[in-house]
Amino acid sequence: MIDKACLCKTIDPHQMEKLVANAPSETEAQRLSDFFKVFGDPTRLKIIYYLSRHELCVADLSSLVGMQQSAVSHQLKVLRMSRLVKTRKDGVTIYYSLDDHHVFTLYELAQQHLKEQS
Amino acid sequence: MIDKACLCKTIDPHQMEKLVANAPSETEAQRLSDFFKVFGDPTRLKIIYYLSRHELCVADLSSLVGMQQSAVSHQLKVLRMSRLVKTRKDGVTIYYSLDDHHVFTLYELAQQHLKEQS
DNA sequence: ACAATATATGAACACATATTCATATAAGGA
DNA sequence: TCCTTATATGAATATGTGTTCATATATTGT
Repeated sequence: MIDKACLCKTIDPHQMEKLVANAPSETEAQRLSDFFKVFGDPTRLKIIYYLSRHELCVADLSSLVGMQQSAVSHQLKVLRMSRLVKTRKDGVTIYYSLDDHHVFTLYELAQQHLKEQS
Repeated sequence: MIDKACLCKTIDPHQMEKLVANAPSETEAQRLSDFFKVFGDPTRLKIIYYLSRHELCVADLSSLVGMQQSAVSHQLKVLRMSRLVKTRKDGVTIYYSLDDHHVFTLYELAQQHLKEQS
């Protein structure tokens, strides 16, 4: 793998070894990208925003993001599976809230990034 | 929009107004998700990792991530268009490097997140 | 001018993803 | 028990995305 590199003159073989040694493994890269993928949809981002401010039931989220209940349910499943949200049941109503302190940090970092480059 | 909400008893109309007022607009949500989408691919993440350590030419990146030169070029275009990388030309060789201080921060935050929940 | 090399690009294809519609499940009240 | 309401789920569909193959562009050396 390394031997095929064009050896760009700006990097020596020893540095190259180090790069490869610390590189994310295939599964690690897959996991990381799967995590980011969750944030890569406007509807989910809106849901994340709302949940970052207040726990909400599905029906409320549905009207807030302006999308059918079914669509929101499907997206909440994605958020649940990536453990970004948690649920609380009260009778027939299910309240969702954020279940991770990193989530909103990431959201804000990205926001800041976009602000800076505009 | 708000009036259709089921008024979940845990949130009053006044709070609801505030939520909506501060919510990301349609275009803002779109921009944010587009940004995150860039990170949502293992190949691009690997490229980002390598570039976070050292500037590299396309051929090196190609062999490092174990993917055809064409595929890497296509992904580099995505990274260029989202202004995450910059280029330096030396003859016929083009060196890529990261062009944003937020990028690796995001990468590391996500890494930390995955570590914590495992 | 020509050959060789590095990178970029367009078309094609396979695969993933978001939404909708219809319907299932589950809980509460009459 | 039956009806109503909140949420979840499966199938279908349309759209988006990543990779490959073939080829174009551009630069250097002969």
